Amino acid sequence: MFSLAEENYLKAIYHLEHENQGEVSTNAIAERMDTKPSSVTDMVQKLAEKDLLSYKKYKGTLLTPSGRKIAANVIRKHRLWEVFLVEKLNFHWDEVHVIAEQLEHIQSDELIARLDKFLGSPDFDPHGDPIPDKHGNVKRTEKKLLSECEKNQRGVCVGVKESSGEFLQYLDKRKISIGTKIKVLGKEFFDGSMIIQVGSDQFFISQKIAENLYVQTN
Amino acid sequence: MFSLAEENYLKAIYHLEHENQGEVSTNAIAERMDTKPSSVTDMVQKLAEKDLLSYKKYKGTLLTPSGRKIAANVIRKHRLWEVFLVEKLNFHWDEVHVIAEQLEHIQSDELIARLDKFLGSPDFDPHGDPIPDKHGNVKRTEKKLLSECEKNQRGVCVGVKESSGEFLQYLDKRKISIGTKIKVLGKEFFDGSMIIQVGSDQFFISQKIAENLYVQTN
DNA sequence: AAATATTTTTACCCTTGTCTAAAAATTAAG
DNA sequence: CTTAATTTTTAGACAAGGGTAAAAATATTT
Ligand SMILES: [Mn+2]
Ligand SMILES: [Mn+2]
Ligand SMILES: [Mn+2]
Ligand SMILES: [Mn+2]
Repeated sequence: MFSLAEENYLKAIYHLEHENQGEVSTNAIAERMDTKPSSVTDMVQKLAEKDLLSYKKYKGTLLTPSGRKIAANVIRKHRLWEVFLVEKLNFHWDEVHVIAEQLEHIQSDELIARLDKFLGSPDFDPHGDPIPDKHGNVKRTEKKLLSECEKNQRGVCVGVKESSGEFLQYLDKRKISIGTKIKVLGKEFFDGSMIIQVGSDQFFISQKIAENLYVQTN
Repeated sequence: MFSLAEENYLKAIYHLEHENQGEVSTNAIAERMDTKPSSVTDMVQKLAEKDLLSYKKYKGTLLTPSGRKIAANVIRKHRLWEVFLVEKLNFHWDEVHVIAEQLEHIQSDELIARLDKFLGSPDFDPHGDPIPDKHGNVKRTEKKLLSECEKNQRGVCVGVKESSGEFLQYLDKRKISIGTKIKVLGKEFFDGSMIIQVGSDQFFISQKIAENLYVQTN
């Protein structure tokens, strides 16, 4: 139905809308997609023709309901495949994203319906991100960044903001994964660094780490 | 590494080489790929540049060892995914081919290695076709067409030649699948039709059916 | 309010893979 | 051994998607 390139644009715009709360600029899309602004303009005009997004010259774009639905479905497929790769093929969570970038474009509603069932209809992917349902609706949970927590607060790791291999590998080394309980033992206001407890280990983390870990506090 | 189009050409040529035992003509490729001979000429010249096949103007093509290896790997992926779809997602054997046509182009050796293991390293796909190993080698079994069998011979269904939805659905209706035991009760020389026994059922089949069913006789 | 800087668009070119129409080579008939 | 039919290749064109360089619009300073 839609080309690989079109799906990737819609997905990128979907994510940017949620990150920046509002219109998405041409340059932001170009940067996210690692392409040139002129290419983005072309594609955005094409997608506007197809009523997948609204576009006014020089003003940026917003997905239409149908554009948003398609984007959410690509994301649904991406995250379901990530679950498959980790749960069934025993991939490590830092290895699955690039493969899912390919698998997310396989077109077959029946395949996704069966894959979902096979995986037990998971609500979250291996990185803690919610999996949209087949209508494109997402359960948004109230989570916050570890960096927003105060001293002595406890939380459960529910996701990562950044998901580069380096970061995920760091988390592994520290034995932090989805579901891990974390307690803030100390917080330095000058640089935002923290001392935290994970299981029986206590260690120092920089603000950069704390700003990329989502936790759910109780 | 190679584009979707390139992989599809190599795969088609691989199959045609095996069917026609020898050089593959431009028109044969065009027909198989549902494209025009002029397009084939272009692509074949490009693939020859890359040493994936040997090509002499007006003479047809033959895969080189590296071209054959790539083709076999695409076929390996296709058939492994077919096994996955049938064994794990409970698809019916007549539904999996079109989906596998997409999945066969996913690029990740690690993915295929793990998928293979997850499936128990199967030797055959749901249609009875052999799955090439990771080096591109295929176990060719001695099978023959049911139409070549004589009266009173017994055999086990090991594959299908044609694999259209219509044919596979016909086989289902007759309760014939891979592993089914078949006995030839009678054979009409005039039109090649047969009466066969499958389980406790006995029925008539046309030559067209008998020519598209592979059996292994003992 | 100008002048500058930044962002976005336009105009034009490139590559991949496809098609149509015409030319060339090969094969089949007479 | 010519002529006719068939197959294959070449010569353009085109659509998708992406890139460069320059023009136009918008945003930011002075
Ligand atoms: Mn991902
Ligand atoms: Mn993810
Ligand atoms: Mn198949
Ligand atoms: Mn098959």
